[in-house]
Amino acid sequence: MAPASDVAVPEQLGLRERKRIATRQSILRAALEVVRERGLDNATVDEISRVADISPRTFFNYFPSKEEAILGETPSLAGNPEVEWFVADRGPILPGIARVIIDGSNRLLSDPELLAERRAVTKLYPELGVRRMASVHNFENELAEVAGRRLRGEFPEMTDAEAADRARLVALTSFAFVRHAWFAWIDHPDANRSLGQLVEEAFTRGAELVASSYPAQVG
Amino acid sequence: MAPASDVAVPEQLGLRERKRIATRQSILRAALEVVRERGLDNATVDEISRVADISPRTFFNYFPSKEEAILGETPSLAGNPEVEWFVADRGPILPGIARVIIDGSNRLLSDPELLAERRAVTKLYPELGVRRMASVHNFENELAEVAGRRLRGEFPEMTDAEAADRARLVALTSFAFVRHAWFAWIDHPDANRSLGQLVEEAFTRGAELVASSYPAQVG
DNA sequence: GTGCAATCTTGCAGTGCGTGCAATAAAATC
DNA sequence: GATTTTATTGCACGCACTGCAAGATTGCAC
Repeated sequence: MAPASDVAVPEQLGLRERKRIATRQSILRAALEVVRERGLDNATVDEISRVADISPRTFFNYFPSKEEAILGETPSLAGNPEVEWFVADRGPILPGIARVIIDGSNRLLSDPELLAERRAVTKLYPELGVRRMASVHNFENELAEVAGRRLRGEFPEMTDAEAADRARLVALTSFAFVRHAWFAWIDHPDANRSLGQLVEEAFTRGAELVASSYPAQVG
Repeated sequence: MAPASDVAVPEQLGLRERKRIATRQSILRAALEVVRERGLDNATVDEISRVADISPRTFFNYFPSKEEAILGETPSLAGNPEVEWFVADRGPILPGIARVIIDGSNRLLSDPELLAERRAVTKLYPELGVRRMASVHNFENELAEVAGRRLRGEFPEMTDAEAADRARLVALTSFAFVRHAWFAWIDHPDANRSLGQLVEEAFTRGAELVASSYPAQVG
């Protein structure tokens, strides 16, 4: 029995690949549907698999955990073309990294319908967002790695430890602003402002906050 | 059979309470011991319970999860006297909240031996730190709540939504700096610098970073 | 110290996530 | 159409964690 035959899938890709994409999509939809209609507590892998019309074992061939299926793939910097620009750039580092992130977040459009539903679900079950932190931690490491590469290029006199330390500060600070944008996005489903714009705002507002607390002490 | 009869416990507390404390301590030690000697993968609840000389079921009477036993209780602002000062204070908000956190972290001394071992274990198994993020998320919420109270007092003209939004920005930013301090503490077991001092440093270095990226734009 | 109430410990049975493995089914390749 | 590659599935595990009820301990009053 072909799972999720109602899902539109690009042609020209070979039956196997098309089915894989369809199945994946089917699981993603099933996961959200089950959470929405039966609540997070009843959203077991068995139940999601039943709705997606696959075996529970197959579920784990597609997603490493239940959360991933509900919340979708973890954001990543991989394949982001802005990254190399950022590493070579010599402008202020925080706005630079903001640009990388904004670029990535705009690329995240995938399926607006799923996205909207995920937002609703995350708002309804905040623990999902918390659990997600764990997976998003990889993203934080990517940020740190990229920032480290840039810092070592920009300041060759820095020791590796210094660069790594500062890179982490950059990554953590940026990540905090991204999280602020994310929360704002969850809380106010304002179609007028994209996640990218919210990230932009978060960086400038964060900077204002810090500046108002620690007046001008540039080294 | 009395579990962990080798653990020193304050007198004058009633047998029941003394035993409870001893058992708790015994589990905390057993958890670290098992992780240290058999590795995180083999650190099952059953094994920890065996070493602590209690039943696996009792384990969960003391700790809600394995992580809590390994990493110890989650930090909290509850009962921190600095909090009320902070809420009433009208100085720069970030240094204020830094002070609250530093005060709390200094209070965290509990058992230096366990602390040192936890640091080693966390360094050896970074996934523990990641998992911990979930529990520490409560701390973040406490920060936001406290910051919200202060902001509503300081700026009565703010709407609740504005105050909550800004409070979250404060909490997330502060939390980022705390995490930086935490990572530094894990990485460099430098007895000369306490966690409190590292937090202090993280805040000023974070402020410098932001200032260097967003030159003077105080509102 | 005896008896009663409160509290702790424990075993048991059960739920759910996640994994390795090997058999089967289906698609790709020739 | 036969062969190779890859996907699906069932099965058997291990492990975290929970509710429940029985039994053991402790606290307390007298």
